[in-house]
Amino acid sequence: MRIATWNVNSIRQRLDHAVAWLKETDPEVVCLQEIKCQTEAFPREPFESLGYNVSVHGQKGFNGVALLSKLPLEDVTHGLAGDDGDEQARFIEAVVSVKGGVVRVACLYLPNGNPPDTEKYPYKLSFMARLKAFAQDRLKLEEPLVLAGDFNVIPAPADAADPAAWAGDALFLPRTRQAFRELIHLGLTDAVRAASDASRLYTFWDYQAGAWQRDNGIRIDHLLLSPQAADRLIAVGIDKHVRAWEKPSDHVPVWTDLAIAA
DNA sequence: ATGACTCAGGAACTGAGA
Repeated sequence: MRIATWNVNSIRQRLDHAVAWLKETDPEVVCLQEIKCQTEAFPREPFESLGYNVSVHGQKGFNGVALLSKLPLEDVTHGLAGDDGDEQARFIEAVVSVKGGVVRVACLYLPNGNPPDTEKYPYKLSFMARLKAFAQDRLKLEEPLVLAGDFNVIPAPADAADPAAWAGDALFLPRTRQAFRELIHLGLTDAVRAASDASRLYTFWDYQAGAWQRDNGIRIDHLLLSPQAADRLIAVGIDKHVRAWEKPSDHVPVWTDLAIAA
């Protein structure tokens, strides 16, 4: 089973790319972030034509996440527990049934948190604390679980072409990385790092200042696996070539193959 | 070089992104 994540930076702007990429990579489950539209405005039909079930948690203008799955999406939940006042559409969770059990997938768009001296940074840290509580709870189920999405976290210096440039940034501050490690230390596996020792594995290149041409990237889109998923890890991929397409998202898709028969 | 692009919203710009 192939599970993918991609921050598309507007699904309506990226519809042709999304369809072309799905035909290439053919994942069973896809987590999309930054769809930037309301739920009703999501272009479902092109994905349904490709055989996907679609569940959307949108909002006007910003944020927004969606799940695509060739298997039916069950027990779908919108929003991350722990703050009833959080209006931002950044989280969607579902289960798919497979032979002999289920696979649980959480699709998340973690807050950016910049500038760090504003209320945006505490919101990010609070979201990360809520995510930790969520993971702690779901890990008790001992299921194959994948937390996939745009975490807006550079886990380590090796995950940035120019780490010094990110020193004071909400994506790389010590407290941000500490919160990410707390998540990992619950027993989750960073799929990309577990499956590859290659250098320069980035998932985002800024639109500005020729970042793509200079390979000035960062790795902020992640797939975190529960032990039951990590035990079945076969491969990972970063579909970097998509960043060179005309009018691309600033993020590229990341996927993992798990030895789980659909 | 607190800028360089690219989105949405809404009709000239601002806010957000990372």
